[in-house]
Amino acid sequence: MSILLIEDDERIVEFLKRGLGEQGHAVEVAMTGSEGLERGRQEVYSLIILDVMLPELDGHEVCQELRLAGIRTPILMLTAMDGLDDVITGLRLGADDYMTKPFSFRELLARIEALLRRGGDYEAKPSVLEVQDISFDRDSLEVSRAGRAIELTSKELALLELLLTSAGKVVSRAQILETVWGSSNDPLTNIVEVYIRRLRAKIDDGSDNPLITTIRGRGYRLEAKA
Amino acid sequence: MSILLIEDDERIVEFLKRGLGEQGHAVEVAMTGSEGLERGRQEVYSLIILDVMLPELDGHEVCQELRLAGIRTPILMLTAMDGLDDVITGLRLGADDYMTKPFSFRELLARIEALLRRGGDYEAKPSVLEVQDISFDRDSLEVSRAGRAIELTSKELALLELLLTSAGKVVSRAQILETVWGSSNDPLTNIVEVYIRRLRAKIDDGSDNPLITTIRGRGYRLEAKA
DNA sequence: TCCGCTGTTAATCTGGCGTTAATGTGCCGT
DNA sequence: ACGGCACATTAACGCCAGATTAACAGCGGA
Repeated sequence: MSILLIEDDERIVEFLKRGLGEQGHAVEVAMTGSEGLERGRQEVYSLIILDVMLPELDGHEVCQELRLAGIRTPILMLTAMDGLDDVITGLRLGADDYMTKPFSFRELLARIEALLRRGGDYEAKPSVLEVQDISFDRDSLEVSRAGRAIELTSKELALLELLLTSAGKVVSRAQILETVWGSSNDPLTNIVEVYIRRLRAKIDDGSDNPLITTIRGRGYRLEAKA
Repeated sequence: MSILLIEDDERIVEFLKRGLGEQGHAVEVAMTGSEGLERGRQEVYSLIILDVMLPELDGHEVCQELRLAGIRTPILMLTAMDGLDDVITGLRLGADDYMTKPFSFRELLARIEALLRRGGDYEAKPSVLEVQDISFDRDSLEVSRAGRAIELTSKELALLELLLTSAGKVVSRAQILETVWGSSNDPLTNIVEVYIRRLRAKIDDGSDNPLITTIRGRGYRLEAKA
């Protein structure tokens, strides 16, 4: 799930980038209102976290502009004061939820989950994904194939999770980039192919039933049935 | 059964004091969040009823602080709006149940009885946590591994307790920070790593079966099974 | 006052990440 | 059928974020 974070406070940015990263989310950051607005209009995100106090263009305006541009991505506003005014204004302008700073990370996570679920991006997530003889536990982050444990890195996990949740469907390179890396800023990157390779090496190598199929010119597919 | 009621609305206070009194419960009242927190930390109650909207310190914070202080008394939250978010937040922060206002007294009683009953239940809040060959007694605060007693400091205990209660699951640095240290969102602190190290030194050093595993980029996991 | 707990700083180590580039393979038009 | 080209596979490499660890200073309690 790629998230756009529009926030100018370095500390909060660093904190959230790391914290959300550890939850498996790809986070992109915009440090000014106008930059955030531009990004939000150009790219597709699953969620936008938006600070109210911003240089250049304040959060309310960004929110309003995004909605005017037809962007319906869930927006979670961060407001410094706990005055109700901010909240009301925000909700009127099209924000979906708000949090007052300082906030608890757990609470933030809970709200993010709620918003993503509401967005219909994912239906209630089962904690363990199983396709064919492969299984992936979202809590323990353990992966196994045919009962044998497999060690995966964080990025490999994110990629596998995406493929598993869209098992049987073709996933385009662009979708993968967006979901796992959260950015399409470099069009000539090879990173997707490289990670497909690494996943295959750990999952398919030495097996007579490869799970990951290449659909030339379209993307990749994880086979749902043998 | 003594109950602590943390609520600022006079009407509700009077209503509950009388109603619960008639059921044979002793009710103590705190009208602000900070007063409630203090009482909750000092006295032992069978149940805490906690309003979310409070002066000085809001209910979520009180709840979190109480849990941080090691108080495991069942907490019933009262929330004004019926938004799911509040509920999710509350439960994540350690509340045991919630009710949305306005509520029926009958229903409140039912839930109170349920919570009190569960309070004496072992599986709800076991006082001894055991995972593999490690055991932690929440009452005596004694820890042992493979029968050998281990001396831990209070922070080490808090960290271990968190890991034990989420045994088998990956716990992110942010979650650890928030649960053990409160929400200090200082991105450059190293304290989690340091305490993981200290815990490992006392628990895993010299063992051929390390319990604490690092999941690079995601967090740490205490292994539930060998 | 001394001791132990706490959290910061900083040096070091490790392995994951993304780039590059060489090689391989299928698809297209002629 | 064949060549050319775009797309895909794979290995190798340097960088650096993230993890480990030791050392230190502040603080509070005995």
